[in-house]
Amino acid sequence: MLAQHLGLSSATVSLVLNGSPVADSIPQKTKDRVFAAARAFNYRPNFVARSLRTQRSFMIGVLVPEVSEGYASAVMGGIEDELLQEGYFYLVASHRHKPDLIEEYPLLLHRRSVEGLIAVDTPWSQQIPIPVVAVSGRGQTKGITQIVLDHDRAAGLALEHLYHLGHRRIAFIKGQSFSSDTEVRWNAINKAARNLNLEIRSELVVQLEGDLPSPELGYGVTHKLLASRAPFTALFAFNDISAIGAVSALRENGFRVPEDVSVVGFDDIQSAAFQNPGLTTVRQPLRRMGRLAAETVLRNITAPASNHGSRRIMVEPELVVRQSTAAASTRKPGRS
Amino acid sequence: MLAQHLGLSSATVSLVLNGSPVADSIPQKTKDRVFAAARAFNYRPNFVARSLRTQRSFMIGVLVPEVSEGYASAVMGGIEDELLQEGYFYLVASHRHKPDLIEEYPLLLHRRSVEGLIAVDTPWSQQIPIPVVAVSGRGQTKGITQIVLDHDRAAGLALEHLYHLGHRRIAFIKGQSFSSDTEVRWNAINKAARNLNLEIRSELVVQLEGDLPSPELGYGVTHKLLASRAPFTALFAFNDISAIGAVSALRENGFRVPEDVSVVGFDDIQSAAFQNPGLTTVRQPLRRMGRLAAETVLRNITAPASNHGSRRIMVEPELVVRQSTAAASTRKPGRS
DNA sequence: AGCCTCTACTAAACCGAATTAGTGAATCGT
DNA sequence: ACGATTCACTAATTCGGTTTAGTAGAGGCT
Repeated sequence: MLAQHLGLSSATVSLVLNGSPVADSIPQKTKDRVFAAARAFNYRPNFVARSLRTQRSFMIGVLVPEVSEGYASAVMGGIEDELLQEGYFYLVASHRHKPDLIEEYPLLLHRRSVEGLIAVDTPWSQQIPIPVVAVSGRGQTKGITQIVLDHDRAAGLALEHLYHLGHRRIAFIKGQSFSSDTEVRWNAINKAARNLNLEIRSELVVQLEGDLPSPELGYGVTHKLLASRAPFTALFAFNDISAIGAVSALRENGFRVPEDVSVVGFDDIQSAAFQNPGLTTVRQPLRRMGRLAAETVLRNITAPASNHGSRRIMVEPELVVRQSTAAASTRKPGRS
Repeated sequence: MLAQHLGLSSATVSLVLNGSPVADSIPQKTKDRVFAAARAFNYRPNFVARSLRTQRSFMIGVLVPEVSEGYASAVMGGIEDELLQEGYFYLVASHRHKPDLIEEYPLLLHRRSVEGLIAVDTPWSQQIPIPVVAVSGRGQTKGITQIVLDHDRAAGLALEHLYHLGHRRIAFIKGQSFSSDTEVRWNAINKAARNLNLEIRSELVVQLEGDLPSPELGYGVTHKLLASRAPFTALFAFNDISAIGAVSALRENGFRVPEDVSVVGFDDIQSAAFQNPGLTTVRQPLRRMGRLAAETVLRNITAPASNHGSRRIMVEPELVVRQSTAAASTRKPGRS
């Protein structure tokens, strides 16, 4: 270390620079000399050495299905806001849904001495001796905190919106069976429908199939829906992507959106706002969820006390009304 | 360390586990014992301690304007592909265009002992004693390698496509003056136009203003363009976002896309494919650019030899033809 | 027998700080 | 005037490995 080439021992320098209470007895004059020298030499303590000694890395690990995907990157934005502000950095790893990587990366990150882990939309089974927070992860493992959307509220918002516009015959696109949100959301929809005394007709329910993130999926099932000729005035899709496909299919069959059929999506991806007409959708506060997750890991790191089993923190969705919904029409798809 | 509680010295264990040539003289029998014990105790050498001694962190830093934005996250996807495969992790920091953060983060990352830095779409001025690669960064600082799009090719692809469809009166939306790509792209367009013997009429050129990433900007300038009543059959926008806004403006003025006016965007963001009609656009191979950047830093880390000043690596764009372009019509906006 | 060469390891230095336990000198108290 | 404090620092240990320089013992050669 270079600083003591100008005076004292490295111990003293370390003590002063870290404002240790042991340095209380050191006269201000000396302290100033140290600070001045540190400034002059642009001294930066080696982070690795410090980490080794203090057992703190000020890093946390983030596990996502894929960085370049909108959901994960939005959450990461929130995570970053909080972490950098608190002096932490983070390591990212994308597992692309491969089970072996989902197994492997948490271990690798742990070996890199991250102090906590945030798993975004990732199934979790491991047991790791550091705080773990899951954002919208399926299942619930003991000891990990989950940040989840209030699906009941989400379904309520969408259905009430449609209901108040006069819609009574509403069609639904369910999510793929492998998606973690499918079931909980569908239950929430049923509950909301009961509250509104709305009947869900099985002939108006279709389900997505296949994994590609393209509107094709929604397009296909909407065509199927229309082919059954069951009448409806509104459609609530599982996500924005499928809603976009649904709009195309409706148009192709001569139905205008929203004049003939109202369409509501889910997620509020960027494309939703850029559609024509703009897509009414239920927005998940992804950024806030990320921030919450980061706050939670940091809290668990500095105060490992409140580790009472698994907790779950709910966040509220928001209805974004654009132009794809309007008052129910009298002209309906189906036996027209 | 626990492994030698079952036999030897920590030195031996380290030698064996790292396959050091010094361990050549150690009989296979002993080695096997070591491996077995390591497996049994699930021994993982402390990464921090190792880093301290070897002066290798196997981390690189990534600087982006904003993680949650499509451009940066696509590039990060490519970066990650390469890095994780090579056993590296990376730290991310978003500067949100704030000059002080752009100044600060590289230093912070360097203190975290990253072995290299990748700056995505970020102006660079610093001098740092580790390899730096810029992806599409403005300006060229000595010593750093840049990954850039072949803008000449990009402009050529778009204009040739339009030209072959019979378009001769082509309007242009230039980028904001603060954007790094604006000038180089505009120069490329001029060059490509000359090659095709195409005239660029100044009354058909408008420029984006403002920073929000919304189609509004393109919508506004297109209205202005239409107000001038100068006729054109095609429009080449600075990016997909503005192209989407342009389509709305054209429609509002009674022009169909692509029947009356063809529109070409730039970037190929996800929304481009989801538009109606699908947007023809020039795709930047963002993922590949990220991967290239990562490969380049890693090469510079392991072989700091070829550090001959600044280099630039060009990547080729790709024209993605969708439904927003068609043969030139006879009905044109303008003095109709 | 004496010397050399391998073989199979290990002691100890090292990476760059943080931290603990002291220590010599000055000051205080009585 | 002398022990007890306080002051102002520092020597030495520690974190957990990697790496260099050696070394004890076995075997080979002459």
